[in-house]
Amino acid sequence: MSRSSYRDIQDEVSRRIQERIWQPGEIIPSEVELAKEFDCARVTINRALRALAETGVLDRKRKAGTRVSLNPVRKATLEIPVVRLEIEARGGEYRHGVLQSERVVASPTLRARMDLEDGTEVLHLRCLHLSDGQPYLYEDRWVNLATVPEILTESFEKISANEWLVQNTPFTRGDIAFLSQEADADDAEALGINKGAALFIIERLTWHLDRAITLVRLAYPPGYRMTTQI
Amino acid sequence: MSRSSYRDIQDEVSRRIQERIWQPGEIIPSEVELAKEFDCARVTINRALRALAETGVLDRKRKAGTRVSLNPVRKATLEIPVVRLEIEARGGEYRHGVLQSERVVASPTLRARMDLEDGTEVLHLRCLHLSDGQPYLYEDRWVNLATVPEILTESFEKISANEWLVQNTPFTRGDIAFLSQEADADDAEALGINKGAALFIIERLTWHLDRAITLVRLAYPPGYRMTTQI
DNA sequence: GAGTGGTCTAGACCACTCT
DNA sequence: GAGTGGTCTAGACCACTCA
Repeated sequence: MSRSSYRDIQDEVSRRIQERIWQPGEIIPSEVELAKEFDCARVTINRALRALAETGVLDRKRKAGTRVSLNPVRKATLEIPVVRLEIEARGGEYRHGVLQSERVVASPTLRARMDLEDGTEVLHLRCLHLSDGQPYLYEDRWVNLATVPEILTESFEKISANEWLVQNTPFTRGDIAFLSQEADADDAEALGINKGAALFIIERLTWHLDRAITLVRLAYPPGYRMTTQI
Repeated sequence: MSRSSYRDIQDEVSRRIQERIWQPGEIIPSEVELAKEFDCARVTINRALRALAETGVLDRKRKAGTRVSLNPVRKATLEIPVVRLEIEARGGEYRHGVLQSERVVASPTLRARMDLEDGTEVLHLRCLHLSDGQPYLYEDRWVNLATVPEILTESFEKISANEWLVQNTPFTRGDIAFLSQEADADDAEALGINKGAALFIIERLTWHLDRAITLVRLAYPPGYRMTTQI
């Protein structure tokens, strides 16, 4: 085989794994050997194998060598865009409305969740995002005013809290959960659906270093599908 | 700054983005300039920036240069393990039972979904996965017998269909969807919950080249949270 | 046309970990 | 101790795309 790019090598290695030429659990040739076979620099092999290891089909260890994964962990990468862009990408016209915007002292539950000190104030926002005038997403958000006081100056008439935070508040870490919940009275009213309907929920808690920025619960009405490819 | 590794550079660039030293939308110095600043090879800068671009915080274009993303797409990577390992990782004792295993001709709906020819046979499996004896996940699966006839020889007493397929049927591509659904009578009976409860559903369709391998619907009872970090 | 990122090479040293 | 992957370097050419 003549000079190969790392993509060619990636494809060829993938093929050998898929066709069981290299069995699950088996050690594949070392980088040096593969470099000889493909007549390329070792770094090129390294890049190809490293990329495959990142996707989970190879396990690599120094000295031990590179193995075909026994239980390839299937990794699905979900892209979580700004709501406005998500709607516009689907061809909908975006609008949003603020249902509530209230400055309150954090409840004990919220304090525990966001690791806040006693008496910390938060901004409680409830927003509805619409696509072509139809409810698309109901957002219930708490923003830590100890870390993001500037948010009080924003009315969210032009830009949603979602987007404002993405653009103005860099974060270092985020915990995210996907789950199902039955719609409560609030959800039902906001989204214009029946109480008890099965909602798709995304909960996200973002941090800047050790300090919580915002906790948000996004509720999508029945029928919403979050999709991706493996 | 003296000789740096690509990780140091990654961290430093991240810091400059987080601290708004480099503003969203702004073009950052070119690889050549950064290589001078950090006193390292350009490849090292390239690797650091490429990794950051993969996470979505940078946008790179030839000639145009590298910009700090205006709307960093937050990418959440979900790891989808074999059910047994997921349960065992949580400290549960895994068991599974086959509720149904039936060879049938694919319905028109299924044919459309899996792009099957008229008259194609499929194996319809319904399984329940248990953690410490409690229903954990209800699996409803169709396997294309035109691509995976060997599956008929397997009884799934020792190993679940899930695990058998992962280990025996390499795939090239998978479509995956996450959604919510109300439990129907079947779901309710299998999982021992009330009809109408909000289920967390994963639908996955896997392909080998152009041929469908299996379509599966995984139903998790209320309370299940799929979590990850950003 | 020119400047940027994309990639490759050949060689080197290091870090880990297996035996 | 030895073999593997991890990473870095200096230089090179290419591909894209902006002006």
